[in-house]
Amino acid sequence: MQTTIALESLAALSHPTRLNAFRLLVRHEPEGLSTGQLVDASGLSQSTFSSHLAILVAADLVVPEKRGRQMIQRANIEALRDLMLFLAKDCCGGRADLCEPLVAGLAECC
Amino acid sequence: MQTTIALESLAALSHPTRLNAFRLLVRHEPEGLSTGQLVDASGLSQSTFSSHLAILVAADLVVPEKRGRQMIQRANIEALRDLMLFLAKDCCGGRADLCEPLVAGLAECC
DNA sequence: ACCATTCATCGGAAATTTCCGATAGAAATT
DNA sequence: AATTTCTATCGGAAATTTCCGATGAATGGT
Repeated sequence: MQTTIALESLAALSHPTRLNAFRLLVRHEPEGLSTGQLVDASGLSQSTFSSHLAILVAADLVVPEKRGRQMIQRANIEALRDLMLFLAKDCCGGRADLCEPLVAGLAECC
Repeated sequence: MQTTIALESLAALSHPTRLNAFRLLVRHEPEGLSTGQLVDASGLSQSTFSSHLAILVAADLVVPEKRGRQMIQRANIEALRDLMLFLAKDCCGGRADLCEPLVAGLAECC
């Protein structure tokens, strides 16, 4: 994963509205949620949330799909994995000792 | 890990200057680097970098330590692990199927 | 054809972030 | 004690982000 893309992903997730929306979408995999449902959950105006959503989509963390006159949004788990791998490689790059607590924690998580 | 702290960590890492500095510090574990060395690597003014560093420290991703008249900065690997666990739990929370590609990728990383 | 629904985009105000030079404080050196 | 070195903080300018209401485009229903 390129640094530029990692930065865009981190920035996309670093806002409460966007992190909440992303987590909500992960919990609703693989059906997804409509944009309107996400707007309601956000408590913000429709236009404001729409621009937040656009940032998540631009970072490829959320993938939209047309269904009738509404858009179904889905979380991109692969993009999340790529981001985590990017962060992990900061440690693992030649430093397996640093990575050990990382994998240990993740192993017991799943 | 609390959502508030996760957001602060994500925001701290979502700027190129700060992400670079953090990665540099990870690669220099466990000796760390002085603030001055980080300033030089950043190419920014001393004051500008100092405020970036303060954001990393506030997020507990970097831990400073006095040594003589300079400050040695060290990456906090535990904080990185906590952030990754936070992100992973978005998938793993009752959804082991989603987490599978995550752990698989990390296993082959380390 | 017309209207209602759903969502993206525009225009602009307010808040925040980013950057710098200048200043201040703390510690080593002379 | 005076000076140099190292880093944090202040003050302020420029850029970016965040938020909203209004408008526009596309689709489905009447």
